[in-house]
Amino acid sequence: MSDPRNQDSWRNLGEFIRSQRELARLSMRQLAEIANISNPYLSQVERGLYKPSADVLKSIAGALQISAETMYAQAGLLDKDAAGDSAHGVEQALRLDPRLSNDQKETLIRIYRGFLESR
Amino acid sequence: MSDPRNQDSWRNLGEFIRSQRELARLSMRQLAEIANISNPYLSQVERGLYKPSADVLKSIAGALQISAETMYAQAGLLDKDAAGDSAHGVEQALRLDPRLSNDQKETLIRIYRGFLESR
DNA sequence: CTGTTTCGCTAAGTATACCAAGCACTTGCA
DNA sequence: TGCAAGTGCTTGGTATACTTAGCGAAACAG
Repeated sequence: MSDPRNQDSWRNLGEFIRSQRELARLSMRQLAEIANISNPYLSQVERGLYKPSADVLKSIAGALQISAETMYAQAGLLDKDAAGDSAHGVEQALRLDPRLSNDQKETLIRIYRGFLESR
Repeated sequence: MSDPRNQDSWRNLGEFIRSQRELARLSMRQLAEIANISNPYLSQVERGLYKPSADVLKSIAGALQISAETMYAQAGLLDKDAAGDSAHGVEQALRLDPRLSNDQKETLIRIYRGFLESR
């Protein structure tokens, strides 16, 4: 996790949480109690000293009545992988279908790719 | 975050990662290198011994060419299940693929449905 | 057979996310 | 004045996420 750009993301995340908490007119102790975390830890998170784990983030988001996605986006954990890869709609859908075995997935993908080549 | 109900989510997450890794025909060391984590840690994650942090999850998702949302959904970190809808999207993805002829689409859908029935 | 490579895993250590107790400050009410 | 209750923050510790070194089995080469 060597991306130094993320350093800032975490600091901004703290500021974001603090601003949302103040908007909701909650003290640190109040928010901490609702989110089931300790108030010193919340303090440290808001000042960017620590990266909260994903479930803590989700918990805080819930306590602030914010969607988890928004929270993760603010934390820089959802950034859109625009990196021109997946024109693979079919393959991804296949891979993610829980009703197929891996063998069946491979069979379908092989046939699919065969069709693409024969154009 | 002592919610014991989540235990299963993490175990399933490990199985999900392992299955996706095998589908991509990557060894643990290969995936670990791409995702910038150590291979023993990946092993422990796949067996449900540890909860990977959000940025590790994101990194693994990137290495497996899966969207971060899908990963978080599998990890039970997103209350919204919108990301999981792609699981039901095989037929739709097939129909929308402009590179396939109608005959080819029908063939694939027929095989796909056959697999589903044979369970 | 021996040596090499690659596989997944274990063991043991380091780094850090997180908690309980308590400090310094302010506000307000006696 | 004086103390009670609230605020955010510091300290010191525990739990756990994560790493590096290395083991034993399987596969293949010489």
